[in-house]
Amino acid sequence: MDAKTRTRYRRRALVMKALAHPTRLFLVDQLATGEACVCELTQLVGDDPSTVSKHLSLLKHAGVVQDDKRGNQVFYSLRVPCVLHWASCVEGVLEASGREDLAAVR
Amino acid sequence: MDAKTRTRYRRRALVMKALAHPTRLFLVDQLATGEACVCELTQLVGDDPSTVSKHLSLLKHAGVVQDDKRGNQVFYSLRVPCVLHWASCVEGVLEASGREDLAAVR
DNA sequence: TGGCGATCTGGCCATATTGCCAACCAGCCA
DNA sequence: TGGCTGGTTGGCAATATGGCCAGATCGCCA
Repeated sequence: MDAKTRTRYRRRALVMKALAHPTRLFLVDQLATGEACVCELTQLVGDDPSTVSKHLSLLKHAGVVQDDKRGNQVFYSLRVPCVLHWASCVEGVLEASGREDLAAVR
Repeated sequence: MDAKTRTRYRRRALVMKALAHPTRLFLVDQLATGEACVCELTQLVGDDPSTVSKHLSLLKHAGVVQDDKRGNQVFYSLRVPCVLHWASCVEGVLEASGREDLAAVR
């Protein structure tokens, strides 16, 4: 694999990695219904505000969501809705796999 | 987020994580054209055979690929081709983002 | 200006991931 | 059986990630 190819896949992997976390997948699903401020998302997730903020920041840098500061708070929204389509495929993978196998993935 | 929801997203994240690595994305793309033995894939990737083997094993446990031992060698193939569709969406994310931003993603 | 709520950042520690080496296992064939 | 090729597994050190706390910012309002 030459350097150029490697770079291309590394970039793609960054986007995938941004979504490869339970909390971040959840955040993306929440944003599917429309924008939300960090405070709402923090409530829904149930983690420390700083933790949620970092997850959102990571998603933003990956290009998946965008933020909009409005007065006191910051509203996040999906920038690339096509990531929502992945869910059905992922479910398909899970469906095709035995649950036991999955439990053993780590 | 209740326990059941958390579990669902954790499972999805496992699948995403399996694909959130440059080498593994590359492997999946290679398998898009048909099955291949570990020796071929190792050649293409250019890493240590054990490293490639571990990546393939991870993909297998995630349910994305399947293996088929045939005589002396092992052939891997895609089990869930829908993951190939993600590439265009990922490219869309990259397209929408400034390259500079991405370089900073970590 | 002072105080307060909403976010973000830096630091820190526990845990997870990577990739290489070495050792091991499974077919195949002389 | 002995040796070879193809794969996998265990171990290890380096690096990356996740999540909480504490502290710093920013807007808003009295």
